[in-house]
Amino acid sequence: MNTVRKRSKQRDSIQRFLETRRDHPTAETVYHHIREEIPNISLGTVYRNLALLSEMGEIRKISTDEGPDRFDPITTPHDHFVCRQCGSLIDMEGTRAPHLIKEAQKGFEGQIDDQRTFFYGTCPTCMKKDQSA
Amino acid sequence: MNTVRKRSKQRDSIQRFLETRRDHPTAETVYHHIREEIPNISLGTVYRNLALLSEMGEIRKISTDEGPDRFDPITTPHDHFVCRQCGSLIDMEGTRAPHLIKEAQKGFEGQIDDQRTFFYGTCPTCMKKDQSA
DNA sequence: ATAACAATAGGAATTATTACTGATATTAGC
DNA sequence: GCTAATATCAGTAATAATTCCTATTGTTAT
Repeated sequence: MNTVRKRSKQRDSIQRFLETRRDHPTAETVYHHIREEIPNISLGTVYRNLALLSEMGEIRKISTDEGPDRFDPITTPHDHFVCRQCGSLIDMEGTRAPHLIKEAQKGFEGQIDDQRTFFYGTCPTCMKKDQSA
Repeated sequence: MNTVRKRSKQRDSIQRFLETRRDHPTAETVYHHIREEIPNISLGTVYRNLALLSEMGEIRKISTDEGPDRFDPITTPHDHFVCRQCGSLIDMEGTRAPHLIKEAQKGFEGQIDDQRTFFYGTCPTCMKKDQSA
């Protein structure tokens, strides 16, 4: 009954590709790059494996107000910044507040497992663009 | 060139409906309810007005890892809980950490305007379901 | 080696959202 | 109140994002 998770070169390739990136690609971006290595991979396989890897805790799915879902190979807790203008997603260092979960759990009837904090605004690149315009 | 924002009964109705709800409906849910009042309203109109109201700062769009976008009539800062099992979105009271933006802004080249924190886990209702199963 | 079955490709189907178009409704200025 | 200007609308088409289906292939335990 306990299903054994078999490896596949497609999933390995997706995971390896993600690890080379610091910019949190979308499924579409992953698809286009993996196709250089495995030309006949299908977009469905990419989506399924990104979901599987998330489930397995190997990567993280990140949904923001701007654009499609993105994927992050770094699973250690950290926050993100989202640019309202260009939609870029940037890792934030040293902003994590680990006590928030414990605080929130107090008096809450459900079970809290995870916390995600996003900062929204204008990224450095768009700031420069705005100034020169 | 400065466009004048005209009122419409459709937008008013959408805003009024949202204000009666504490459960952060999806565009689809809004659509179905507004149709009872304005039977020939189109889904496109609902989407457009939800986007307009968000832009105007009257409501908030909320994207989570689970399910479609949701809309919140309360624009004062507060956090949310997302159930991984049923996707329900719950307001969290007293969890806000207002200093986070200031902290994050330190040494960050961009401009931070907003902060969103989500807690993920199992909601009270699903906890009970799991126990009885 | 081979049986068992997880994972795949490819494409169809579904869901979520945006864009377009000609008609209608709102608002500012008279 | 009337009218001109134009934002908004309904309806629909189009696009984007994601999931589902089926026959086939690949991986692993024995």
